[in-house]
Amino acid sequence: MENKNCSLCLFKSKAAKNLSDPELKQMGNSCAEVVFRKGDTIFKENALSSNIIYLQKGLVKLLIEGPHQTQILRLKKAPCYLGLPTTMGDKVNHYSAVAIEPTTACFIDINTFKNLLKINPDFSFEIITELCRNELEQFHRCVKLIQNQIYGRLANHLLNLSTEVYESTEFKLPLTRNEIADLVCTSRETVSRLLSDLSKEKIIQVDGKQVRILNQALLEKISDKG
DNA sequence: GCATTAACCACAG
DNA sequence: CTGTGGTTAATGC
Repeated sequence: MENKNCSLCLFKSKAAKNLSDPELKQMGNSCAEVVFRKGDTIFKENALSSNIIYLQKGLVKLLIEGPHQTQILRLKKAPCYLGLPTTMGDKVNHYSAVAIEPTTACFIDINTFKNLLKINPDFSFEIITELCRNELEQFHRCVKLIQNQIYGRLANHLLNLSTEVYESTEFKLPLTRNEIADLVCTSRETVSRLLSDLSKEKIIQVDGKQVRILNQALLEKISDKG
C-alpha cells in the first residue's frame, strides 16, 4: 500500500483542513485511496470494519437488509465521510455502501482516525457537526416517509436530486425505478406510474432516466403536502 | 355505499 | 428494466 500525502489532497474535507502537517502525514500513512466503478460495493453489511471512509468524489447508496427486502437508507454525495456510525458504533457494519457513480474514496485506519479525534479538537468539532447534520436529515426523512403519501415522497426525492445532488433542474436518475421504490418505500410500478403522471401534468419531463423539472414550485408543494 | 390510494400480479416491449 | 392494465384490500367520507 502506497503512502498518501494528504497535505496535497485537493479534495480535503472541511474537518481535515484543521489538521497540521504532521497530523496529515499520520493520516496519509494509514490511508489508502480506492477508485470504484458504478455498482461496486465499498463496504458490506455484517462485514468487519476497521476503516473510516472519506468520499472524495462520487455518489453512493447506503443499503440495509430489512425484514422483507433491502432498504435503501439514503444517497450520499461526496465530499463526505462514510461509515462513521457503523465503524465507531460497532465492530461489524450495520449497512452496506455501493457506488452508483464513479467514486473515489479514502480508507482511513480507524485507530489513526480515533487518535486524530483525540488530539485535534477542531477536527473533532467538524466531524461531530457532520454527524449531527446527518442525524437531523435522517429525522426529517423519517417523518416524511411515515407521514407523507407517495406523491410527496417521490416529489421530495426528485427535489433532493435536483437541489442537493446535481444542483440542476435537469439530471439523469442515478437509480432504477426499482431502487427509487426501495428508497421512498413503495413499489416499482407505483414509481413508474407517478413519474408518468407528473410528466403528464407537465410538472417534470421524463425520458428514460433523463429528468427535467418544469414546475419546481408545484413539485415543492407536492413534496410538502404530499 | 362510493371514492381514493397503493400494493400485487401478469404480461409486453 | 419499464410501462400498463386489472384486481384487490384498506381507509375515509
